[in-house]
Amino acid sequence: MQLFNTYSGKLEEFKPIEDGKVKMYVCGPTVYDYAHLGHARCYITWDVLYRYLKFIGYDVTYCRNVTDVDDKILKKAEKEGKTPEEVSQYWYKQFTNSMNKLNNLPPDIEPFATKTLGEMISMVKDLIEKGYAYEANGDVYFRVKKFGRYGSLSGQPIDQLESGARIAVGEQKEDPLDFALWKKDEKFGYNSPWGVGRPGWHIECSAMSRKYLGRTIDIHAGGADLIFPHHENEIAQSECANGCKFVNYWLHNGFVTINKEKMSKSLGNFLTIDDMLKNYDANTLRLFILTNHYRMPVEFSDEALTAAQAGAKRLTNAKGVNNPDLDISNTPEYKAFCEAMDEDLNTSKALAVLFDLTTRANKDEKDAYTILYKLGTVLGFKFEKAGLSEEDTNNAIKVVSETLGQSFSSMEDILNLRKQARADKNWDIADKIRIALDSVGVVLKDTPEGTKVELK
RNA sequence: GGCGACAUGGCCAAGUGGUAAGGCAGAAGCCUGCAAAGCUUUUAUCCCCAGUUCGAAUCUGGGUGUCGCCUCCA
Repeated sequence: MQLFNTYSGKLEEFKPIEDGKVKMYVCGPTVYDYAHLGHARCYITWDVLYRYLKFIGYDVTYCRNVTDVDDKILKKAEKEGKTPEEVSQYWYKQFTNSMNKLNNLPPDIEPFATKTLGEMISMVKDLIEKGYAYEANGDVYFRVKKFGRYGSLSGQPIDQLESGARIAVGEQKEDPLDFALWKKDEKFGYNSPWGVGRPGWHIECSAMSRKYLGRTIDIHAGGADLIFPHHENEIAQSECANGCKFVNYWLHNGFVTINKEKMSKSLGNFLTIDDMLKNYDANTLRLFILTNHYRMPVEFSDEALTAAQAGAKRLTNAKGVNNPDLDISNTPEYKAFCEAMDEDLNTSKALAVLFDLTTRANKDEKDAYTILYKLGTVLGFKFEKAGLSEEDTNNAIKVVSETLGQSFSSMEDILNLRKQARADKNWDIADKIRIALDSVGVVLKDTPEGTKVELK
């Protein structure tokens, strides 16, 4: 399998450290606000990588952290009169709900920064002892210039980085490039050898990655905006503290843009996942994301989402039944799918295989549906059709009762009446029922196997 | 200023040397009481210019345009 490694700027053949096992770390969210489409893209992308690696037989350990110490959380807590923990717990739950709704698998390990403080402190201590870090008035900073490879991931010459660096008021850095490992904070801080304070953002990931996955890991992934400074700093910290290579493959996903601009919290131009899911289902969002290669930007538009919706519906409504016992690994479709995915996750190509299978499943070709189902699941599509909720059913019964001036106790009654009407060629009644149901978003489909009821 | 990416039909998008996957939308037909779904057929020469080559969307050089990172950000 080929993966594009940001560190080398090249496609590389993926070889795990330990045969058959993959350790992957993805930078998780800072939990203080709604997750938006950009997060959806990131976590769908790495969910697909996770699913695919497992699908082709790897034993994968997927670790995704939760950042629950952060300025923004503290600000929100102060503003709302809550504890930081209440704020982060609330938003963590929202985040988890959003991920579940998107049909992203939960990571194997989901550590919280506040629960990994011990590891962070010992790492910072280590860096001080080795001379890579220094304490200054309760803060601890990393000596960037002591790490010769600094800038390698982002490809920036160090003098260029220097010109942009600033020392904020109150900071006592030796060099503008130095970044904080620990910040004095007497109000919300934690005890440490340097007084009460909080960890810097970057040390969190270094510490959690080491604690849960080890000193050197296979894959570290995240949004492209994390390359600098976050991942650059992680490399510096981890390699200096651990004395060995930190990550073998650095993977970064592109952004979701809106009006050709990056969607982000700071620009305020974001659409939350929850809002999106009011208009489009998870399959639609996934298809929208996965038709693009993960490193390319994706421009949001309602037109594109509508197109994805039609495509997702076609894909997941294909005709057939999954045969769980069928081994598909010798089929040409399996091969084509894997070939596509092996090319740095060419999901667009992989989708072409799925659409071809869709057409063939609809033509009743043997096993086509099962292959589609199994491969589609690797991309996280859900094929199970959601039935009508109780609310939908009640609405439907109500509207039909009103239209026909006759009360029904169940959907079955309605369908039976319509069946009789159709048998009698009483098209007036049959159509009235169809139109009434349509008004509450329920679609009737007359098929040779009988009439099906679905949500629009 | 430094670093990096992108430009393919009406829309989205794959495609790193041999005559343009796929999806959506459109058109025609089949099926159908109606409808929906489905099936079949159908629509491009790849931003501009110059070059390398028997041959380029694909390589090189030069333009033009767009975006990202360099500050919290997936």
